[in-house]
Amino acid sequence: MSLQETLSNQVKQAVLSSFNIDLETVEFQATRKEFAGDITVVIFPMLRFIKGNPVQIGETIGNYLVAHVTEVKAFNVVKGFLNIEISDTYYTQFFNSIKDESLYGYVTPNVDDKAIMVEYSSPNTNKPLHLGHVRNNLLGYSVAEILKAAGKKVYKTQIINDRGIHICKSMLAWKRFGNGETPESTGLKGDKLVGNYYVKFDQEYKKEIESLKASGKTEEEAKKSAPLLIEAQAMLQKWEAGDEEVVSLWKLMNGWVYDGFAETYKNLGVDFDTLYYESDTYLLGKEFVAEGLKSGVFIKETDGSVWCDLTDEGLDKKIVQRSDGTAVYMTQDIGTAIQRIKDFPDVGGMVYTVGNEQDYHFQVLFLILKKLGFEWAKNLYHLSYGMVDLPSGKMKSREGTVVDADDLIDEMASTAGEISEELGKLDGYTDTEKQALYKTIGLGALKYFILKVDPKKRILFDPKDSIDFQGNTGPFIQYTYARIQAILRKADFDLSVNIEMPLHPKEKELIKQLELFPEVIQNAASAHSPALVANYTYDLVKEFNSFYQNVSILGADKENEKVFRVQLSKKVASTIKNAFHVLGIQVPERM
RNA sequence: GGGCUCUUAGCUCAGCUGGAUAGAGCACCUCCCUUCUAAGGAGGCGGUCGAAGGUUCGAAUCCUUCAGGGCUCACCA
Repeated sequence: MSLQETLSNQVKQAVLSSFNIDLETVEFQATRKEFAGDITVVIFPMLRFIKGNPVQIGETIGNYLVAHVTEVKAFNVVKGFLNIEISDTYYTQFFNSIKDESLYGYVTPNVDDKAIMVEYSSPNTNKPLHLGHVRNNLLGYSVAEILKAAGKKVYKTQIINDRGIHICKSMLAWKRFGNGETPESTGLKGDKLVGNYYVKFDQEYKKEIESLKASGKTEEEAKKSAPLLIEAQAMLQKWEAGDEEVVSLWKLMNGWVYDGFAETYKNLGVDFDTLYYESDTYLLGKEFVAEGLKSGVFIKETDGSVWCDLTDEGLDKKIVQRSDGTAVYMTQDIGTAIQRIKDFPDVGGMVYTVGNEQDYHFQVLFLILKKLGFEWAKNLYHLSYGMVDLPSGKMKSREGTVVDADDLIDEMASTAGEISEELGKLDGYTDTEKQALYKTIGLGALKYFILKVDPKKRILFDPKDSIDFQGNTGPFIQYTYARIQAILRKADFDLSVNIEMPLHPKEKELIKQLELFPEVIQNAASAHSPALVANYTYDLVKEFNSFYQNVSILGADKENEKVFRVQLSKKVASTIKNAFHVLGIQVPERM
């Protein structure tokens, strides 16, 4: 039983014996630093049931607790707040119980529990990954890791948008304006090469529009009748018809893109357990549309199109199949969801990491799946996140105003390198060691910068000032970890002993902060928010730094103090490591 | 126009189910490197929590209205 549960029961007992009233709940909060005490019982809510002066009630309960609970050392009452002081013994014992637990904060998975499938990334295959994808990948990966740490079995997946007019545009431009370039012949990453042809297509397309307009057509007519577009559309039709030449070019160019993506994912440190391709799944939903028609979930219009009427739920009517019988986006997502559960029967819920411009789409999708009667449909979650904006405005890939993911990672690493050189750190390290470290630090800065903010908020990203390395940042936390490693390198004594002693206030604060970590992981899992973990870690590090600066660790006067403080430092380092692990951020041994 | 969402210090952000005098970092100003890493620490300056009502012992937090920003309302994906 946790201390809070014990206290809760005892407070209820106190109220029962003194006032003869059976309380249902007791409200606790951490005591604010300006007051003496560790845990505070809020008396105000009790006034509803107990008549009397909150201060007197607090005194009564406080006296009872001191008499009946060994951990309670003393108390004071301020207005309606009963501040309880917990004995040092409780904290030292608690610390001794967790100090050797290397996976402290993580829950071991229960094999009987249903798994969760987390989808993220899901790029188009006509252009390289950019800053927006970076946020998507980091969020999805981190939420998957947080769910794992919270004891869930997790499958990471993505749906690769490998078909459609966009990839045909790149293919056409490559055929028309290229000379058979390949990643090998140009030395370019495959996704970059294909992306360049996508841009090329757009440039040539614009030229055609201009000349059509010059010959008297309106903008709209010109856009529709430009030969390049017509040809791209024809190519898509050929693809759908299974035309051999088109399909093999499609395979070739998509292959290049996948190789390029694989490199970016590796650099970014994300991975997937299973992949879905839209070209395999885009027709999947149609049989369920037929089923939904039978069960009355969907309605067929006279022109043959199929709709779902959601006006009762306060939404609109939504099309799920075109009048020509082809699938729309929604159809495909219905099919993919069902297919995933078929492929992985142990999955009981899914998380979709997709930008907030699709909030409505997912609201509708989840509702339709519920209406179709799937048990798991109630466990679907749209991990919606805000756009990443640049100071210049929205990113547009066709206009070249994107921040490329690979470039960004490189820049972060080189910035980290410049700062490290300036500070004169890492003398005596080899160049390869240094490069690896710079990448760890640069990526740490980037990842932390993105993950520390609430997913649903938009981020303004200014590449010019890059990212800070001071304050609430990844490198600051990494630095603290590295400093603790330096302590551990010098402390060659036995750290496995359990020590009981009166605590310095800084030591106590640090243990209290450590105590919160398991709860933070659980909260982050249920809120699907890496930001909670990130901000907690920062608080922990600040607490440690204050401790570090105010008490002597290796030079402590007494032997047991020295050992205990090193143990504490070690535990802080390992907690930082665990916290950063779920954020996908590495910690360096030295920096 | 309908729906969803955001607005907290000059800037970037925390603030858990409503609780005590709303917290950090950056920037600006003072101090602290002979010690285990100063990418650090201690302090100062800076707020009508977008506005107005309401709910209650108590509101940044819940409700309503309004203002401003974003997204969305396709037989596109």
